[in-house]
Amino acid sequence: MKKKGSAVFHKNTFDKISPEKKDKIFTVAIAEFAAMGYNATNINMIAQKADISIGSLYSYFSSKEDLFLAMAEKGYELLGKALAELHPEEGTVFDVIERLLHITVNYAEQHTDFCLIYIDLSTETLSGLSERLSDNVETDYVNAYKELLAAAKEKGEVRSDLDVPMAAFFLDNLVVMLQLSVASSYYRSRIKLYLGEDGAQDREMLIGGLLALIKRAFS
Amino acid sequence: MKKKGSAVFHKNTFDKISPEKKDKIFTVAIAEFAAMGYNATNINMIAQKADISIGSLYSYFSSKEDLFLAMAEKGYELLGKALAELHPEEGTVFDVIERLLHITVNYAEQHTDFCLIYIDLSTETLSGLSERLSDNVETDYVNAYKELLAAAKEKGEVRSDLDVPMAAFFLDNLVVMLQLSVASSYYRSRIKLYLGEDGAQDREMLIGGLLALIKRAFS
Amino acid sequence: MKKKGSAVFHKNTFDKISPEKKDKIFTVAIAEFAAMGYNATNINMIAQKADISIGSLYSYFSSKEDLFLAMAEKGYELLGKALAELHPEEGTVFDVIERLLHITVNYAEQHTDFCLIYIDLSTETLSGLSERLSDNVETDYVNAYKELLAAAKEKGEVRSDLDVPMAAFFLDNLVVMLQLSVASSYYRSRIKLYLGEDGAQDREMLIGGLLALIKRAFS
Amino acid sequence: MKKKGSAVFHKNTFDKISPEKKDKIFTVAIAEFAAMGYNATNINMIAQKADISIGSLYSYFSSKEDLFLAMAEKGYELLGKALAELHPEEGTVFDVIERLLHITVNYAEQHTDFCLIYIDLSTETLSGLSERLSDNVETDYVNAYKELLAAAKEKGEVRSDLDVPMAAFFLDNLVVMLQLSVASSYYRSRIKLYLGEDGAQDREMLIGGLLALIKRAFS
DNA sequence: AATGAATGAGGGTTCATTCAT
DNA sequence: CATGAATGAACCCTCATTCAT
Repeated sequence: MKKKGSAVFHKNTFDKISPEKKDKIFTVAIAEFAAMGYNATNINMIAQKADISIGSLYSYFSSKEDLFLAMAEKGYELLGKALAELHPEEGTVFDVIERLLHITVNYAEQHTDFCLIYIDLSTETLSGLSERLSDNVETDYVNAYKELLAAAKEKGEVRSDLDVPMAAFFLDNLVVMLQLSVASSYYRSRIKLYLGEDGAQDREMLIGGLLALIKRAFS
Repeated sequence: MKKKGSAVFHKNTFDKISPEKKDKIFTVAIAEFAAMGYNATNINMIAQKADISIGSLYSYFSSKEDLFLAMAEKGYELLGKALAELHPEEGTVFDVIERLLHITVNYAEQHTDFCLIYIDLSTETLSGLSERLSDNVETDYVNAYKELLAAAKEKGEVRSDLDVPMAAFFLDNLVVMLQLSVASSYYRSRIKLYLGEDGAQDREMLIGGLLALIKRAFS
Repeated sequence: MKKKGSAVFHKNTFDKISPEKKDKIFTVAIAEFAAMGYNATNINMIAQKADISIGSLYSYFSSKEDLFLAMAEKGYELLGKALAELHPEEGTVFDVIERLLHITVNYAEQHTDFCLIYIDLSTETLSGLSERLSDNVETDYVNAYKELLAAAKEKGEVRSDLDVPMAAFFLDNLVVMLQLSVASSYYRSRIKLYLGEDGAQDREMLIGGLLALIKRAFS
Repeated sequence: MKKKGSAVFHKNTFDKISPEKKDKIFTVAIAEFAAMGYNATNINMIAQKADISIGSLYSYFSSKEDLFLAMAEKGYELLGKALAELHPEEGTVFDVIERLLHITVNYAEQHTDFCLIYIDLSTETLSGLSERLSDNVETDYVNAYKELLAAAKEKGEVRSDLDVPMAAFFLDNLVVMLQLSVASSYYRSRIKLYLGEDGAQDREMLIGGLLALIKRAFS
């Protein structure tokens, strides 16, 4: 069995510095990459805003690429922690899916910058970069979705002829779009066109509406 | 009825050159922007590959931004033409939705580069650029979705308590993700994780699967 | 005896076009050169604003340099016409000098753009250009000043030991500075520092003040 | 009393480099700007002639504008130092004015390039630039002239009805023209027309001649 | 380990001039 | 004679990365 995705993008030296310094670098770098995108971000500016020298930054990360990937990895880590609250065994599938939608919205609201970084990563230009990211993480989620739905099928919570891989893909799509619709200003303006200014803000309504459709789709 | 928004991003001079030259510029520029992303694309390289001088390129488009937006606009135009085959009045809603999914997949396959440009435009960095694009287009699609579903509701093709705006948003999300899953290498690798190498290739199966879920969600 | 300075900077074709067209070209070119300076002025922009093609402009003037010099020459021409009102034989030297100061101020106010072009020409960068301008004109003025003062000396209007060349140089300096102080925004801000906002505007006072000082200097 | 205005146009990094390097940059930049004018000067050429990289140059000055203004400021500084020898309290007004004329001529001979830069700055095109220069300097000179003449008036060294602001303006004009006549090749050719090749070279004669006229004008 | 000065290729854009139509 | 599209060298400025201190 594969080890849990844990590519390391920083040098050893980075582990030796104080947590405060680490945090500052992360905070600044994430904000810059999120706001400017990978290509337009200036590494020297990050060092400056983080109150360290460029030399130091390069002693922690061997390239702009690695710094960026370290940020993305950190985002996955936080997502993993957030998903620890999913409890896939508790309640019905739809209880679980409801929690999933809530976690997704919360993550997108609290860690908007990470979501913007993912969007950047989904860009064709950065496909080379995204390939360096541990795809194990994604595989894990795929399997988790599939297992969740397969179990639900066995328990009779969803209809017996549900195409599990297709349903998992379908569910994943909606989760991704939900995340984008909350985090990205581009997709946020899209959601407003459909649900209006207020509808886009009312997270409960949004989640409820999607959940109802998913329920019917799966039942 | 609103006029179709059609901001013009090229200078008058561009209208005067031969269609072959125009085509070449479009083809080259689209391919470059799609492959490299807006920021990493080199305008001089585009001129070179299109066998024109930089001076000429700048006599057709006043800036890199405008060239990029002209390409994006062209993509919308082609999408509009493709959607002319939708015939929203023919058959049931689900016939229409099926055609929509087909058109989406075909567009993503035939005009992959445009799709990649849209992904780039959805990036936070380029939010300034996407705002310059005629948003009327998007509004039109939103309304089309809503009208389609409202009509279906009246005809009793979908359940009577369907939340039309939410359902339209839901449908749009799936269409967008379908497009991305076909066009972007990032999302293509995602779809493979769910449906396997073969499943991701089998467009009919993919469309059929999604359609089945949508049908149940709306019925 | 030398012919009156009449270097020609335009091609023959320029003489064949309508006076309106000629005027428009002059007006536009002068305004552009005055506002932007020689180096920063865009020849293509002049053609555009004058509603002629660049090709035509180049058929009238063989280079940017020539166009610029033609404008400068035109300015000298107008100055010559303005100085026709000087009547160096009428009244005392000081009457003549007073008229000179008036003509200078009027010229600077009515033909500000020409003055700004002269300032540009006095720049070291453009010394190559200014050398191409007929220096006969300047020589004429120098001689006129000298003759004026020599005659005054003979008539006893100025003191008998007046150093005529030096006095002519002195007078010329003041005339030049008066012109600059009216025409150029840089020197206009200087004059305000000395005479205040109002004092700088009051041309009569300005001329009177200078005249009084000149009178004493020469008497 | 007002503090001497001293806008700083260089970055901190510039203060850290060796005096030799600083000097070389100054020398090269001043020479280039003086010879070519602001607009026609090539920043990369300055870097090359100063044996530094463009990157370095831009780490010292954030733009061409700032580099230019730093040079202009340096010139004002040197002028200030030169004027320290003026000793406005020693001797009569005319002694002081004589020293002023000497200092002016010396400055124009020794720091010709700075004078050429000022001429460029007086150009309409660069009015935006000259506004960024500390205008306190100019104000200081204006006040110095006025105070000098007011004191002389009280002491009875000049006639009792002398219009001090006007006389100060008059004096300033002559000083400026003297500077230009020595430094600029354009005005140098003018002076030759009045005083002949030799007369233009004989600084003592020139200063003596002007002083005599000023004396009479003020007495 | 930390610093930050130095590098210089590269990128977007301008514009005087030419020349085919 | 008039047009204006085409050219491409040149210019200002950026920034990832290195390396001497």
